[in-house]
Amino acid sequence: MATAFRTSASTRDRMIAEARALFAARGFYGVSIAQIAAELGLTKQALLHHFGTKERLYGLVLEQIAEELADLKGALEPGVDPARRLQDWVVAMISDTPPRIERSRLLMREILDNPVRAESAGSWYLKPFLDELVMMLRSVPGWSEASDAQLRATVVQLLGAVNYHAVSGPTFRGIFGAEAAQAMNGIFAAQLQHMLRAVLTAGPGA
Amino acid sequence: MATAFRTSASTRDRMIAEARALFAARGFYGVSIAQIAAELGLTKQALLHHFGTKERLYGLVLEQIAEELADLKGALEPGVDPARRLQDWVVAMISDTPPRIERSRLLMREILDNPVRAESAGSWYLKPFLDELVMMLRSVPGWSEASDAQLRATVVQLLGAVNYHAVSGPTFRGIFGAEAAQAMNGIFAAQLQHMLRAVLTAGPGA
DNA sequence: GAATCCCCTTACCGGTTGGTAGGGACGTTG
DNA sequence: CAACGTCCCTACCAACCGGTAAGGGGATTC
Repeated sequence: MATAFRTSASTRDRMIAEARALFAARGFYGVSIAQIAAELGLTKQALLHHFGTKERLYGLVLEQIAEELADLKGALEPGVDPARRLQDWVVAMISDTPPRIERSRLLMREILDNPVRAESAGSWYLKPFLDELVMMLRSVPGWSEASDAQLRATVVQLLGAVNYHAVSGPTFRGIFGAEAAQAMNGIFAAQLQHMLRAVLTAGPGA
Repeated sequence: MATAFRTSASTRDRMIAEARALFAARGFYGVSIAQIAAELGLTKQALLHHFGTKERLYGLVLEQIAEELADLKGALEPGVDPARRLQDWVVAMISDTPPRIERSRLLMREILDNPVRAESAGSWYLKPFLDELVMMLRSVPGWSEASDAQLRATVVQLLGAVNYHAVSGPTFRGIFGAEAAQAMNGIFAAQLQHMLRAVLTAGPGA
């Protein structure tokens, strides 16, 4: 009972990957399961066969992203200086690969839509990840006595700065032109680390 | 020909205001014109009579927001210290009023959806506003010789941090609970100014 | 070779979408 | 009082939505 379904797992993965791309591009309400299926050369019933409902498919996409975030933080060696770890994490979050951009877009959309969509379960995918960031920040010298609210506000700020870049890329390409956007891209990683360093060394605010 | 339509203009404004609230909460695809109309005690044909299409109504909401942004930057007196002006602007952007939160959410949604939706005209609303911010940043001591890309990257970073707060409020309320979210709210303005000061005094990055 | 299971199909469902057609209530203007 | 324009209504449309029902092709299993 543990054999077979070689290609089937692959098809399932292709479905989730395509759903991830389309949900990231157009949002949950902006894509129909028929459109996702059409992109794969299938009918929507093939999708419904595997996932039952559109919500469940979307949930699996979020689950995949949550796993990626967990892997991403696990890849950071835990021994070193915590400020350095935060910096490494930022670097790891910034690669401009398509899956990474989709991830940022989906997270942003999830944050926007979650209070509205019925099954709010999706948001809990984010919580452990946020808690981990807060813990990381607390172990930075000078931040150990900051309040939870302060730490969380700083983490949210940092997340905003990191994700906004990936999300706004295409729009700013439209506004400023392709080469200007690419120049911004090249600078952004250094700029972001610069900001991170400034914030961390300044310590928590009033 | 310049008289009459007293109540009509008011109805139109109510329609736009309601559309703004719902588009901000659920996104363009997440709301139907019938739902907007129902919220006003009208039928969708009343909306279609005034605006013709859903896209046009959405466009008018964006236009209203663009005007607000223009007013907002105009309200800052141009004489004073530019770093202080940026700080004032951040404060003005952060008030937690419903129209302001709707504005942030709509801008975020626009940035996410715009590359997809056909009429990309919406993003041009943002350009003068961004240019103004870049100019403001350039006149801050220590930033005058930074490249356009550097300035833009910093502005985008700043916008991300500012907007992410308003946008993520409801979701983080769901994750951390109401009181924790409120505590974050109270801290955020000071925290953001703190970050801004740290970044500005540190000067442009490598 | 019959039974079984997996994967995906066609056919169909009730409900909702954005948008059109046309009419009626009401106030203003000749 | 008739004509007209504004504003909003009911009625209707084709298209699409997510989801159900049922069946067929093909490989695996006995």
